[in-house]
Amino acid sequence: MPELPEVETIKKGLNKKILNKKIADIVVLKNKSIKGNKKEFTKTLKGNAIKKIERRAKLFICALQKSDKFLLIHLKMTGQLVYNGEKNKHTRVIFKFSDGSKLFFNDLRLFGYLKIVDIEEKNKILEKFGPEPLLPSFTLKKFQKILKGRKTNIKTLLLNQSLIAGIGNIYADEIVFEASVRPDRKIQTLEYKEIKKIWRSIKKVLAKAVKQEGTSIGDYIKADGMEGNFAKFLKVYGKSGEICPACKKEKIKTIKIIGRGTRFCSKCQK
DNA sequence: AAGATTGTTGCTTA
DNA sequence: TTAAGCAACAATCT
Repeated sequence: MPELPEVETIKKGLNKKILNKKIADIVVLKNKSIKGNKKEFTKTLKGNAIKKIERRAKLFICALQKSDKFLLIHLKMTGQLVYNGEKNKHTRVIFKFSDGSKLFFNDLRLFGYLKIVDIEEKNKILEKFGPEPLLPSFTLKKFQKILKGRKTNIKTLLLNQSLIAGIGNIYADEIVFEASVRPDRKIQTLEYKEIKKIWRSIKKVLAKAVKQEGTSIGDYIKADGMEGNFAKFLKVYGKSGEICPACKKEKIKTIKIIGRGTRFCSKCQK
């Protein structure tokens, strides 16, 4: 499940490898993986090169050398971008560069996509996202403002990309555990102290996950095909039924919040 | 063999 | 008008 730290890691990896390499050919093995006009997709990319890759929320934004348009890539749940790997049965798109190297877009469940957009469409998509939580401009004050008047629970809020960008199911669970707050706590019942702790935990958990290059549970791998290291720091995600690493007494419970599996310790999180 | 897995969209409801 | 909640999408694993 690529979330902010995973997308950030892949972005860094690709920026070291594929910038300004001429795309000699582009092979689309699965039409569904291309959103929008397929002909425009191939036409825009063939003979072109990616000038710079940026990240916003969980989305890659690739600026192109010979076009004002942009290539957007979303990995959704099972997408991978692997440089110089090998084609497999889940490979959907292959970028062939003129130096002989290749970039593979693999996506087992076919939810991810690649899409060419103009600058207007790009801006329209990007303006829907909430603030980037790791930027210094994401202050406690800003977070308080986002919470103000909300009737939902804290996990639902953390997952809402239009309120805060980049948090998914893994890090939402880890953040509220770190903050000792139950994932189903209603926003309106949170005290200032708890809000501050959640805000700090957002920064702390995401920054550490970026440093450890993401969580390789399921399908996520880095651009070089290697795994990220954050899985060994997980405290609740994937730990259902195990003893809580903090209190060492209570078992980690699983509940459902907006249809998502949600793990927490009922002793440590209030 | 049904149910769980999850990011986002789009719809319905309040 | 806006927010909240949920089904749908897809393929695999348990």
